[in-house]
Amino acid sequence: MKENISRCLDCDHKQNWIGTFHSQCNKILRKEIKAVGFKPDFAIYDDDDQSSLIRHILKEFNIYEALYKGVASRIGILKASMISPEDFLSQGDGFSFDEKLGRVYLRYQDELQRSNSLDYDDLVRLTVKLFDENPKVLHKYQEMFPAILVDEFQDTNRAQFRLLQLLAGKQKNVCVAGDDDQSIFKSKGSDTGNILNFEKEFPGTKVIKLDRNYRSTGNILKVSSSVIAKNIQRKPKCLQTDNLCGEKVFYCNLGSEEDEAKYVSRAIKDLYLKSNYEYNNFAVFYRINLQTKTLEDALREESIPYQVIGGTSFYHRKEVKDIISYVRLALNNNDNVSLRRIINSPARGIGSTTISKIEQEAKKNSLSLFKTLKSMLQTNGVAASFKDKLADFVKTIEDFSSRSYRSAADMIKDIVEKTGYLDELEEERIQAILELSSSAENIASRDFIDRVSLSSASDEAPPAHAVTLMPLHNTKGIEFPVVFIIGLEEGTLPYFKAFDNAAEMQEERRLLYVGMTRAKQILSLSSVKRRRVYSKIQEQEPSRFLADMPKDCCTWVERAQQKEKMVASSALHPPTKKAPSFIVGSRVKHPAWGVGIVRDCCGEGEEAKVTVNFPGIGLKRLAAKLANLERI
DNA sequence: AAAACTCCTCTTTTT
DNA sequence: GAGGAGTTTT
Repeated sequence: MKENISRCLDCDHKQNWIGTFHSQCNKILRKEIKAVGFKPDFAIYDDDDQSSLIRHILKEFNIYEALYKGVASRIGILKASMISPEDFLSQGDGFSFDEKLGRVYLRYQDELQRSNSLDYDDLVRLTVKLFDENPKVLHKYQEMFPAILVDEFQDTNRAQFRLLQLLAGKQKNVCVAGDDDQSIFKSKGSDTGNILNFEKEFPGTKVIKLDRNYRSTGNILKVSSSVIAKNIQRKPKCLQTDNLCGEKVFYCNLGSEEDEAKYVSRAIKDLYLKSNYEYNNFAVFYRINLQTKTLEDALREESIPYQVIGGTSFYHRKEVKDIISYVRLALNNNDNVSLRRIINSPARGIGSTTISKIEQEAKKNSLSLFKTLKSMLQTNGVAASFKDKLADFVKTIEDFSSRSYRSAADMIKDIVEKTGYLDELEEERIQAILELSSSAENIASRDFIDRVSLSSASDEAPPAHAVTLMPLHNTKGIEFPVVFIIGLEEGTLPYFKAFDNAAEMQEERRLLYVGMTRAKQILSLSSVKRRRVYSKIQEQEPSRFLADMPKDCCTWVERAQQKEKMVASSALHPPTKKAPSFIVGSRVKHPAWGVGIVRDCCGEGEEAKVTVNFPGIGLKRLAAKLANLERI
């Protein structure tokens, strides 16, 4: 984003703050947080940390622990709406489950305070608090930002809106861009009311309707518009385009997941060989990450390069999180979640009994676990048999804290070495830690940790020569010439958890809409008759959303009989059965580029198109008739 | 406290 | 079907 903006603007982009709400707030709070009662070395808890803290509290409160997800989500929405635990408790009747929820919420905030830690919502919440309570500080930042622009405004929540209002001050020099049809994070507390109320909060707003679509073909626009039009709660709009109708939207119903994966990868291969598309012009979208597995197998089978975006992120891997927890604990000794995580990994003989003793003591004195541990050691509050182990642990952490490392990588190496973390670890996990370490070169530990918790999938560089695989949730703001959306079945898209909730069902529809509108030229949809759900094979019904698509804009294959018909490109181009006239992997000689290796070949005789990799020159796609290739 | 076993869950997720 | 978390066993 920064690069794009500095390319477009002829000014020093370093003066502009460009980033997410959370990273901007982090930047402000690292400087100013003392004013709202935290220390500047605060840790940032991600969703995993948040979950483990909530589970811990539920256990303590004797509430069925498996509820933690629902509890986390409720608390998240409360925080995003800036409702404090006290507010929430005072609304309740004192008996219902909400009462319990309120107490968990209260305890959760208390635990964060004691750990000197912030969750994502706190980053925004505390910045709002800071500005509310400190007019001078607010003024400083208002002066700093004479104008503010917010993109993807439909995904903002109440707290973020409040922050915007504060920063905008009297000048109200604000520009926001958003589309309620693309709101796919309502369940995370984002509030399209921010769009609807904008004109009220900022009187005199000039509204510009962006109803011209410059991206997609007429057919794609028509079909996707018909899908989204069925949502009840939306601002009606009518998008127009000057683009040609283009190819019809393709839909195909296939037998199994494997068929679908094969169908997608063959279609990609066909289009790649027969037209001017590069692999990075293709994207495959799906509802849930599980769906990548079959797809990856099929792509590999066809030797199509691909890159998976999203999914279980690298930073969420157990071993990576462990090491990061060490770094965090070293930077902020009060980080209880990190301490709980690593106090006995690798195993150092500190078991649950010992830990719960420390927990009890910490609760009694309302201190962090680490501080409690230290004072217990001093006052001989520990059995002699554990004392050495605990003292050892404290010493190790304090050693990490006090050392000044040249880079986060140095710190990680030291941690791994001193704790023996790699001993008895599988090769794959060792590799992950080495990768973590190399990504931490030349960056201070503090900055590294912030980057780990605040960076996003969209920060990743787009793949140079690979097909993109990503979940629909990640597709906002990007576009591809060719898009495949797979798994349009009841239960998959819409996802079954949305079945009994009208609001969530509309969100599923928006999800599909966002995905469809990423396509510039070719859009291919598919569904499957049978899908393996966990370990059972299930009969699948086609998605209800398919019924809302105008068939005159589509090529519709309800029942794919012969395999050859299942390839989308056979509808787009006449099928040519190919007998390769150049064998993949063989060597050929070109008059200008010399010797290369055939990577791909399609068509036969003079019609053949050959893809050859010439060392030092790169990939070339050649028509056999013209290229004058010599087999060697 | 470590090892073995059983159970459970299994969206998406900006940060 | 797999991986993680929790529980029981040694």
